[in-house]
Amino acid sequence: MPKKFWLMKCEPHVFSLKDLKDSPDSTTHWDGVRNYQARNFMRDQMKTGDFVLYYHSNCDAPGVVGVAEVVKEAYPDHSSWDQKSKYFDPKSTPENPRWFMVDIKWKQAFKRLVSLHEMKEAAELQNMRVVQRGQRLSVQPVEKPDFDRVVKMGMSAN
DNA sequence: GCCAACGTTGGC
DNA sequence: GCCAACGTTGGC
Repeated sequence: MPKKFWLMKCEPHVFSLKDLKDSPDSTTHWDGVRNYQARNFMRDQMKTGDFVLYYHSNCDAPGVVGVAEVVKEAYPDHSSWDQKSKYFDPKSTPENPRWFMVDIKWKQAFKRLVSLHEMKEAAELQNMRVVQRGQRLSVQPVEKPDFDRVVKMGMSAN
């Protein structure tokens, strides 16, 4: 099974790439996904060893800031049956979980932000979902050439 | 804070 | 199963 590539969004004031790096073992469980399409990608297609573009959304400078790696494949998101969690969903139970999460680990921080604006300007990145109008999926697949290019941009001087 | 785009809910 | 109402996302 070849390695796959993803883009995952998070608001940096909720959980930034640095927060991931500073977590125990630089690893976290990606809880709180409450969208079926995003869930299906995580549950059905994400495999250990897949790479993730870490994207900061809903902030002053939206864009990709680094790379993470999937270190644990999908398992039930226990926050969905925790009544105290803001992600609580009464329709999800331990016996019949509705929502799933994966674990990801910090891999690399870019030297610089690869901004959404810059990706929209880049002719060769136009098939990335994140640059397309109205695309709100918080977990989305990325083609390898696009992944490689974004990493190259992030690790270059400008 | 605005609002376009999109997903979900629920009445019928 | 349709679709209006509502909620959320996320760029700007």
